[in-house]
Amino acid sequence: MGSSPLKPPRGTRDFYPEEMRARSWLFARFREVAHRFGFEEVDAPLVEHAELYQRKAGEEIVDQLYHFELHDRHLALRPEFTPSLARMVIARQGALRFPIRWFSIPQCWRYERMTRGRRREHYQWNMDIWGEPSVSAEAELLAAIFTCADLLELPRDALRVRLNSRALLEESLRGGVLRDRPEAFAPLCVIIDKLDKVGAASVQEQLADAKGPVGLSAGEAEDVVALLSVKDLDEAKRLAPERSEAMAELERLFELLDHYGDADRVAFDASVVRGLAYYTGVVFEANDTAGELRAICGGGRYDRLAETLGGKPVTAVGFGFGDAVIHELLADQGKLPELPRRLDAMVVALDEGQRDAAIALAGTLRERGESVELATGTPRLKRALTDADRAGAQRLYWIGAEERERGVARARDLATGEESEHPLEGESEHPLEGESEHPLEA
RNA sequence: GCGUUCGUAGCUCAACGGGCCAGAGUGCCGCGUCGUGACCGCGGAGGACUGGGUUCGAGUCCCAGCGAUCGCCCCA
Repeated sequence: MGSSPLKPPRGTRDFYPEEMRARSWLFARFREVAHRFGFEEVDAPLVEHAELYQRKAGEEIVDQLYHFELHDRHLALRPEFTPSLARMVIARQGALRFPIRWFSIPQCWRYERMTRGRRREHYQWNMDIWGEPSVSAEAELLAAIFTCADLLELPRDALRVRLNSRALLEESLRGGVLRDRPEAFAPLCVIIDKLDKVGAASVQEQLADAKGPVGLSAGEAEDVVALLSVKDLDEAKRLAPERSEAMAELERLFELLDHYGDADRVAFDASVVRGLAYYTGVVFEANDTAGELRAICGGGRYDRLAETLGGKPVTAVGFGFGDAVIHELLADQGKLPELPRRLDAMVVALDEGQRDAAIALAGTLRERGESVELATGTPRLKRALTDADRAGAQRLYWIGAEERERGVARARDLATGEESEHPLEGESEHPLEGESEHPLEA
């Protein structure tokens, strides 16, 4: 017994007009922020070669790949957008003028079991800057996230970013535990990303697992976990190596955030490392301040992904911002707007003989850029008024035999009930241009 | 992957400890004079997740599948 083909597959959503309006509303805000920050929109195939995602650091995102074999090809639905983006950048590496700033809102997939608010598919707004090595890029991205929060009218304290630097962690470990095994750093990060989920003891155990990818001594594992509890930049500085480059960058980033006016919305937190293997530098995530929801967005610097995938080295930094968690937060905060259907006008022919005039009228209104539903049937006036009302139309124009004879359409303002007559084009010496209430768009 | 609870009209929910026409609100359609919507009144259509089992008889009990839910777990 399979699942009914009439139901959407597990973990997927249908978007009826109501939901689609909410989604479009959210995406419009994403696009508005991207526009304000000068980012260009890109997209890539939903299906990629599975090999694009095959990294060996034990990431969940790779374990949960939605993949399949077809005609000897091993394909996967994209679980995230960054590898596709890297592929696109690499393909035109010689021709692109860096730095480039690109955004996208891809639908991403992962094949995993369901729990509350977790589906197998989501849309993830991505903003990335390629070819800018300095933390001025991180600052732009973080400012964009806050601009989005503001544009969504979230209270200023509703969303907080916690931020860290993998480079700082790597510097601290380079002298010791990772001296001979730098390749163990990525899996180490993947393991410690689980700290607040599985607890310190479990993380230590995994780090010290002799058969695991990291294989620290018990003492080293304990030291690493101790480092993660630092939540203060000054304390981190005391623990950091002297003349730490990563620390200097972090300090610079906080300075820049202060100039953006966003320093109060960001806090250092050494336990933030993110679960993706390719991050190399600054990493961050945004959460609701109440701490009730999962991460709203996350990102960081991934300066070596291009070369890992076979391109020339290019630095990069970006974030992903999913549609699900922010939706929950907006709902909790009462910030999801009512989004009824809207039409400027509905036009009806009361009998089939008036359709030509109705088509002409609708055409004129549409040329002005108005949103016009031309009724495809010939409803009775009563029905037409109800339909226009339900459709959120501002006005209903109707043409019946009476109107046709006089060369006019009758119009009713649905809100005020005011009625007026409008000459039909080609049937009167006074075409529609005489109207003043619907000026042409500039 | 494991465990919880659950699956009744499009939606939100009732009732019945197996048996007579399974109800309500909302939504949808129609009518309230055939050319004037929203409010109101009246009427109508529409349902037991799927499959199997037990039984004289099952929406109600049992099993499986599918789906949801909460928790574990985990990520975005």
